[in-house]
Amino acid sequence: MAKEKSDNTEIEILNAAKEIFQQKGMDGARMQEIADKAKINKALLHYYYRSKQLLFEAVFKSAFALLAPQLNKVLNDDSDLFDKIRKFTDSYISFVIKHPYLPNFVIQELNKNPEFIQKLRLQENFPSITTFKLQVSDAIEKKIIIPIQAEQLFINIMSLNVFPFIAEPLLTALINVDKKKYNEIIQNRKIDVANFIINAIKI
Amino acid sequence: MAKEKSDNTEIEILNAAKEIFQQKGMDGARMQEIADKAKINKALLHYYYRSKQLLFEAVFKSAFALLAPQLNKVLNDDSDLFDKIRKFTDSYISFVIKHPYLPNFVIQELNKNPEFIQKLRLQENFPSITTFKLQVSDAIEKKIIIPIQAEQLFINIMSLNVFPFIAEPLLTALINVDKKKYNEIIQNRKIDVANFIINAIKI
DNA sequence: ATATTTGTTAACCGAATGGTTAAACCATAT
DNA sequence: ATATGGTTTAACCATTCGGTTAACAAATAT
Repeated sequence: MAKEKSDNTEIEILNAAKEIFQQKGMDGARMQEIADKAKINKALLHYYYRSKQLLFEAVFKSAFALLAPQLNKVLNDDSDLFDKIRKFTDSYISFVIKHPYLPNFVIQELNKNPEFIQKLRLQENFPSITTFKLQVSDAIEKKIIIPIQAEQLFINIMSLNVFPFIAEPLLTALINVDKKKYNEIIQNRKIDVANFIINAIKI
Repeated sequence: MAKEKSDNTEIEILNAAKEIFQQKGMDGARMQEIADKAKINKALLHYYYRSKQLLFEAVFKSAFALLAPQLNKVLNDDSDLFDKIRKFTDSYISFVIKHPYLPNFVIQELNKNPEFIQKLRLQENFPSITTFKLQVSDAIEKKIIIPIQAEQLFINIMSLNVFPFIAEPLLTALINVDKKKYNEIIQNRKIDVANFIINAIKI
C-alpha cells in the first residue's frame, strides 16, 4: 500500500493550510499558496479536501480541538478554584506562544460565521461550564469568595488571558513599548493576572 | 458648484465602505458590494478613492478616529482613578452597541497589518499612556491601590471591557446562553467590571 | 448661449482564483 | 511482465475581481 506516502501528503497539506489560514483567514488565504507551502500541486488539495471550504473546515476543527483542552483547564479541571486560576493563567501563555495565531483565528472566523459553533458543540470534549458553576457557588457559600456570577468570572478569566495576545499590535502601540518589552510584560502576567483575579474575588 | 451632490456621494461611499469593510474585513469585502450599498456605479468608487487599498485606509482611519476618544477616557481623562474606571467601563459598552463591529475590525486589521499602526501614531489625538502612568504611581504612593504596573492595569481594563464583545460567539457557546441572555450579562458588566477591577487593586 | 469642468455610467480588460481534466506515475497484487 | 489502484502533475477552464475607458449628464463659469 501507498498509505504512508498519502498519509504524509494529507498531513502536509493540513499543516500548510493551518499556517496559511491562521495567518490570513479564510478570505485572505490562497489555495496556490497552501499548495506551495505543502510543496505539492494545487490539484492535490482538491484531491484530498475537495474544496477550499472543506479544507478550511478541517483546519478550523483541528484548531478548535487544540483550544478546547485549554478551556477545559478552567472549566473541568477538578483542582481548587484559586489553584485552577493560577494554573490556567500560567499554562495558557505557554500555549499561545506555541500557537500564536490560533485563538485569534478561532475567534475571528467565528465572528464571520457564528453558526459555525453549532458544528463544534456536537463534538465530544466541547467545554461545558456546568462544573465550574457548581464550584463557584460552592466557594461563595463557603465565604471563600465574594458573590459573583460564574459566567462573569469565566468571562473575566478568559478576557484577561486571551485579549493581550489578540490585541498585541494595538496594545504595544498604546502603551508605547516595543515587541521585546511587550513580551516581558506578557511574561509577568503569568503570575500577575492570577493574583489580580484572586484579589478581586477573595474575601 | 456641484459640491453638495459630490459631498453626499463621497460620504455615502465612505459609509457603505465602513459597513462592508467592518463586517467582512479587507479581504472579504468586494468593491461591487460597496458600490451596491452606496447605490452608485463601481467606477465612482475609484473616482473618489482611487483604489480598494485607499478606500480601506480611509475607513480604517475613520474607525480609529472614533475609537481613540474612547481610549482616552482611560488614559487622559483627569478624573479620579476609580471614577475613571467606572466611567470608562460604563460608557464603553454604550459605544460598542452603537458600533458593534468597530473594535474587532481595528484589532483584526492591525493584526494582519501591524505596521499600519505607525500611520495612526502620527495623527494628533493618538492616545498616550503618560498621564495614566503618573496617576497610577501617585495612587500607589498614597496607598490607595496596591503596587501594580500601569501597563498591566491598562491591559486589564482593556481586556475586561473589549474582549467580551470580540469573543461573543465563542463565549455565548461556552457559557451556554442565547444572545438575549448574553446581552443581559453584558449589561450587568457595566457595573460589575468596574467593581471587579477596583476590588483587585484597592488596599 | 456656450464652453468648461465635475460627476456618473455602461461596457470592457487583464490578472488572479477556485476548481477540473486527462494523462502520467508508481507501488503493489496477480 | 502486466494489470490495477491510488497518487501526482501540467494544462486548462469559467468566473470573479479590481481597475480603466470613453462617452454621457449635469452643473458652473464666461
